[in-house]
Parts: sequence; structure tokens; C-alpha cells
Amino acid sequence: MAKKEAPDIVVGRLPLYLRVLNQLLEEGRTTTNSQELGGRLGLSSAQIRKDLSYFGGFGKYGAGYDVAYLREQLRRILNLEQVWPVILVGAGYLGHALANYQRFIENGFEIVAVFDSDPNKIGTQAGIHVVLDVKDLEKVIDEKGVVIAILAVPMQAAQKVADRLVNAGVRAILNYAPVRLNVPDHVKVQDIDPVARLQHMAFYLSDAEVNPEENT
Amino acid sequence: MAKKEAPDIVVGRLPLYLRVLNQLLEEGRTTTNSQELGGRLGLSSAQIRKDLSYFGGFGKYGAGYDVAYLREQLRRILNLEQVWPVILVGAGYLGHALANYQRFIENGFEIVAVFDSDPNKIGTQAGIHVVLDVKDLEKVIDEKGVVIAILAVPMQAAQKVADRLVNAGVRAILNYAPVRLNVPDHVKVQDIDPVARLQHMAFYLSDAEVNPEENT
DNA sequence: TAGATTGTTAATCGATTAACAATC
DNA sequence: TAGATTGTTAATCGATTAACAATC
Repeated sequence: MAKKEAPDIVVGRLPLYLRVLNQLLEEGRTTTNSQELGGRLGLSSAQIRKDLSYFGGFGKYGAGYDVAYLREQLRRILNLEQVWPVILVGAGYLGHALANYQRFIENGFEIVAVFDSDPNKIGTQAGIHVVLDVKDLEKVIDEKGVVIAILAVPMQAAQKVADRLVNAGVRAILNYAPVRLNVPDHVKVQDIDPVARLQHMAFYLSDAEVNPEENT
Repeated sequence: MAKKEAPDIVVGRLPLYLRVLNQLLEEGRTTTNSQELGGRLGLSSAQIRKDLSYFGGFGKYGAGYDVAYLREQLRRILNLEQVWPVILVGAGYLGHALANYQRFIENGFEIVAVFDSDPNKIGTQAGIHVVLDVKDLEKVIDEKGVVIAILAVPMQAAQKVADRLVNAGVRAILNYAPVRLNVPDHVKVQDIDPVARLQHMAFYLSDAEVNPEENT
């Protein structure tokens, strides 16, 4: 099989490869190659081949890759042959958007419960779910065997909720709060911060020609 | 000033530094140092100092950094001394969440218009905005001097809208659609894909002890 | 077989870390 | 001055790219 443990940065690209393979499959394509995959992702063909080689040899010399086969292999490697139950904490605007986001279920993740601490929100609808009291967090995690959580609570509440999630057995947190969560090594955290992304891009926007009025 | 052009990966960390400095300021702190900043971000003190050194020398030998001063410098470097007008395309659940997201305006970005192509959505409210017909995209971009856009439209529409944005003068796109946008070199794109992030983490979740029932 | 593309090795490039002289 | 922490240089580490033998 694989020669060396795959670096995390390589693992992070596998979902992109999977996305392109799904596309190709929808387009009715049966085979592809490292150059096409690279082209669609803005990566070099060498990188595609190198990345895949950490996990095995999935191609055919001279003929490229079978789209369906490579897709299945990536799904297996990423542990996506099952549907993962996920809980969502936070039923504000963002929580509602996430509760209604169809791509989760289409790609192997099912939100099984939505929580909030606000009495005005508890009992209301969020997507197909009734918002539950966050005090029942541990109970639901345990009952449903949840190990993945999405955190969409205010900054001030994030660390405390994260502590409870980890304590209840959660091992992966998709964190929308703009704080660095303190978690044990065995727990993975991925942060999503649109403000940081905008600020990153703003660096490259010099003020030149950003002039609203030039119509005198 | 700076010795060499800062790598993009370094620029991407500056918003995190800024976030911590804002926090420290709120806590009433007046000075800090590379070790504390690193500690709060999970980075080494050496990396903090190296990163900052690309832009200048902001510290005092033996005494660390003045929180307010370093914050101002980072705001200047990131072009955040102005409020950037931003347009939001897409008024679905996600668009609504973004239209109501307070952290944008708190951090230098003001959504000035929201667009959709769905006649049922045009004219309805999204946050403080009335949803406009996407056909008026170019007009509004031009009138308001917009160079930053947030794209929250379905996958199928993303590339076409991006083309129009770029054509109208947009130079930075925060892209929530799960596609790689094709844009000219002078346009920056940042992708946000929560599904890819969950899939990345799923790699590390072996099936062990993910058992819902153990209560017999 | 000839042609094509993989999988892998070695070379290059870039980012992080360690160490320390500079200096307040 | 003695103590502390920066800014910078050099060493290390890791990721990407180039090149090509393997092979279908």
C-alpha cells in the first residue's frame, strides 16, 4: 500500500479530488487522468499523482484512472462509506442556514439534532428539526453516537460548548466562532472565518481606482 | 521597511494576529510579546516575529509589542483603515445568514447590496437590505465602487456570476459555491466549503467506538 | 510493438524553527 | 548595567516539481 503516512495537507486535498470525480461522473465520463484532474483543480498533474500515491496505486499505466473506481477509493479512504450523524449547536441565522444546507446530506453528513440555549429558540423549527435545549447535548450525543459537531454559537460561548462536546465524545468540530478552541490532541478542529478571508484578500486591494464617482 | 515580499501564507495569518490584538485590547492589555501571541494562536514565537518582520519592525527590544500600535499597523498593512463596500449575490438561507452577520461591519466590510435572480426573492428583505434583481449587478457595482463580492449562489450559477463580477471590476470574491472559479490573475478568490472541511476531518475518524447502542 | 500515462525517486523550492547578536 | 525580547540569519524541515523508469 502506501509508502509513508500522508501529510495532513494532502488529506485536505482529497475532498477536492472527490468533488471533481463526482462532477466527472455526472458528466458521464468513465476515465480521466492526472493532467485533467490537475487542470480542473489548478494543481499540477505531478501533485495529483504524488498525493494519490500516499494511499496506493489507483491508476492504469498508459490509461489514467477509472472515474468510478477512484471515486470509491477516495470515499473509502476518507471514511465516507457511511453517513456520519452530526449535531449542530447554535440556531441563529448561521445555524438555520446550516440546518437547511443540502450539501451535507448529499455528501455523507446528516444533521441529526440542532441545539440552542435561548428559550425563545428552543422548540422552534430549524430546517427539518425542532431546536433542542443545549442542556440535552450530552444525552443526544450519546444516544445517537455522534462524533462530529458543527459549532455556530457566539464567540463567548464557543469554548464552553466545545469542552462539553469533547467531554461527551465528539472528535471533530467544524468551528464557525472566531476563537481558537482549546481541545485535546485527539480532537480535530476546522475553523471557518469569512472575515479573516476577506481581510486576507483586502491586503491585495490597493486603493487605486476604487473611486465611486467619476461621472462629473 | 520589509526585506522581501511577504508570502501569501504569511498574509493569511495577519487577520489572526489582528483578531488576538483586538481581544487583548478589549481585555485592557497595553503590551504583549511574540510568545504570548504565539501561545494564543498555537504558533511559535519565532513564527510571529518572522511574519511581522516581512512588514517592518513593530516591537521594542526587551519589551515586546504595544498592543494598540501593532493593531494599527496590521490594520494599515491589510488595508483595513477604510470600510470596504461589499455586495452579496445569493439570497438563499446562506445569503440571509451572511446579510445578518454582524462581524462583517464590525471588521471593516459593509454589505451594501444583496442580489438574487429569483423573482420570488427580489423585493423581499435580507437583513437591512431589499433583495435586488441580479440584472442590476453591474450598475450597483459601478455606482458604489465595489471591488469585493460574496458569492452565495448555487453551483450551477457561480461561474457565470463570477464572470460578470470580474467584468464589472470586482477584484476579490469570497466564494461559497463548491466550484473552482476561473478568474484572471488580478482577481483573488477565497473558497469556503464546509463539506470539504468535514470530509477532511472524517479521514481521522476511524469507526472504532462510534457505536450508538451499548446499553443492552 | 509503439504510445501513453502512471508511480516513484531525486532535485528544487519554500516555510518553519532554532539560535543569537542587536538593543532597549 | 543586567535582563529581556526583538529582528534576522542560518539550519532544518517539509512540500512541490521535474524527470523518468515501469508498465499496460
